[in-house]
Amino acid sequence: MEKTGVSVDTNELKIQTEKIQNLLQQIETEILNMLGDEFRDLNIASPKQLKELLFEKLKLTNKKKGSTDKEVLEDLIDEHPVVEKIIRHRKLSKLVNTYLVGFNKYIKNEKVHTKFNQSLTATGRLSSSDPNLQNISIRDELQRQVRKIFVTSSSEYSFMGLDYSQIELRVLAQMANEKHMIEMFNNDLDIHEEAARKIFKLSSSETVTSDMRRVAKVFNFGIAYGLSDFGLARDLKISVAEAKNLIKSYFETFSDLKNFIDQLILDAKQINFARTLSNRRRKVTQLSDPSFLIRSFGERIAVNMPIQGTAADILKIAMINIEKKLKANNLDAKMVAQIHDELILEVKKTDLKATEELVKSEMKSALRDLITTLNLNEEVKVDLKVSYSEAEN
DNA sequence: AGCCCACTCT
DNA sequence: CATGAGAGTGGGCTT
Repeated sequence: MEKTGVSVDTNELKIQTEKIQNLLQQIETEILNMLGDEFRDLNIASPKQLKELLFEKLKLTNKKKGSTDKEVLEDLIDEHPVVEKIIRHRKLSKLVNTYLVGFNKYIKNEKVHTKFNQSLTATGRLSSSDPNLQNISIRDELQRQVRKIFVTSSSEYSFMGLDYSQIELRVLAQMANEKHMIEMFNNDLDIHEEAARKIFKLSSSETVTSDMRRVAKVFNFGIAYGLSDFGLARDLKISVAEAKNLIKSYFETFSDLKNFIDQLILDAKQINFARTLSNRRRKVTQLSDPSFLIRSFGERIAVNMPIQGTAADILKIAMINIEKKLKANNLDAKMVAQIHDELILEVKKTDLKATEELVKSEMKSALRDLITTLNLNEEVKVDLKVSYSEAEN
């Protein structure tokens, strides 16, 4: 993947750079005009100066000891019209500096060749640097446009993206042997909706509201991170008491999950390591620390590392098998990037269909292959699901 | 050079 | 070190 690289449309890069730079310039002028002459030397990119402006000069509400991060600013939008513009300025300057101008230094012969660091993360994931191709913007429509600068090497090729759906939650269901969750996955149900149905104790005829589904989704994501009542309350903007009740209800619903998580922490305490299904290990030293905060952090590591790490192991197995089979089948297709639960390949258009089937099949069977290759005493309980997409950039 | 803060992704 | 996990980069600022 490093050697193959990804082609860059340098003309598109130039056009987008100029466009965003103009927008940025415009907002900067608006901000300075709004504030008047006293602030003509203000550097909006300086958190220190911004803190002084917002909390000392403009006397806005200072709730998080001077922090000016997005969350704080969003709470202050109604207090002063400049706040909204500062948020926009931040977004655009990140976009232009990191994802547009920042790329130029990595382009060699119209391509970027990222590094995929293979022995760096604590869990077994890869990381990507110089440039990082695993954190290219996608959420916001304007920001996701930067993805257009990455193109195939000729019009005879397409990109193919294959994503595991809910890989970490499926891994958790597998490892915990959580019967309700396994059943939902294996019947291809909407996991957030079904979780909501159970948390809020609805009958099969009652409708899950979008609010209920949103709450369940936060749970399903947070559970692999060792979510706390405190964090959940903050996320959902509810009281800690309400959060406590929802957590209780969630674990009553998925009782095997609770047992499994407790067991992970006990195991880690005994051997001072957290480990994946395939026995990749991470030393955990915080579990007997006298500080509650540090101990809690150790517990979250003990829970998250086996889940995140097993998911990473599964994709690695898939990648090894895909590489072999693409060659064996003489397909004109190359992996170009891995983004934790997703592979991107550049594929000759005439080989698209065959490659899709091959890659999908290898990704789906990777858990089974991991178990049999390593002779693990484990059976496959949960199906893996893979979604597919195709594009010119 | 190195830390901090802010932003980006799964 | 830290009040859900794992990462990387850029600008400001201090040393």
